[in-house]
Amino acid sequence: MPKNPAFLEIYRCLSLCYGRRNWWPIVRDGVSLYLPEFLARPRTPEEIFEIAVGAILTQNTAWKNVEKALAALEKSELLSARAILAASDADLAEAVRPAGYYNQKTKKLKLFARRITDELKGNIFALSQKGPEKSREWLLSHWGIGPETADSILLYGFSFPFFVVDAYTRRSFSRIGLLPNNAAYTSIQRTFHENLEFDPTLWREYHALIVELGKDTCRSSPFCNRCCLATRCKSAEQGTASAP
DNA sequence: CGCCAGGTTGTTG
DNA sequence: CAACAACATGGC
Repeated sequence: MPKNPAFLEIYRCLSLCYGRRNWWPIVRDGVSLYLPEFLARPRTPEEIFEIAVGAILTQNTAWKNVEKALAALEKSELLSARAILAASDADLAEAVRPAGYYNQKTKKLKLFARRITDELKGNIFALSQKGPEKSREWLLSHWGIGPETADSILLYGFSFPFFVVDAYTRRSFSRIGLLPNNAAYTSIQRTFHENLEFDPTLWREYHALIVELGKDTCRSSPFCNRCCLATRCKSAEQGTASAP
């Protein structure tokens, strides 16, 4: 199957529009850092664990709130499987609280830390030794980790070739006309996999750029009049979908 | 104030 | 299997 060049063209367009995102951020001293030099090397096990925690915390939640929670976890030295297991539910929940759904997320983190400890000898990096597919199955078998959370950990933590699909991806690309309206996660991901050569930096940035697009112009009520993709977007034609 | 955030799980028809 | 509720805080 020949690739649809639109996928790479849209990436280039978003890249020009929004610039480099340098995802995934790492929290240091309470601040999310987006550093290019950080992307130039593989993640450390500590960073991978933090990415996993952030990926769980950001489920249906604004990153701003996740940032507060991560900062609180950092301050309480709760950014390791060992520390999370040792902490009381109450203490962990207090740090997680700003990210919302704190009871659920506290439980997810506890269970996650428990499995990392029991099945991976406390080192999340050991997961990658299973290879991409087995790593994904391991994550998906976990209560509280669905496809987007798993793929975020796999792509941003391990550089494994899984495109991260989120609500913004579904919304924007169905508006553009490159995806059907209510496509399933797997189907959307397959479309991206089929139309983009794997390049970890490109795939990471692409997802980050789609999030930026979704927050900037392609909102639930979109601003098509100032969207950099308007000329190639089916939904923005004739300005029919422009906001008031 | 109401809507929406970088989803996932459980329940029901 | 699709549709829907539950989960919760904080920014705009």
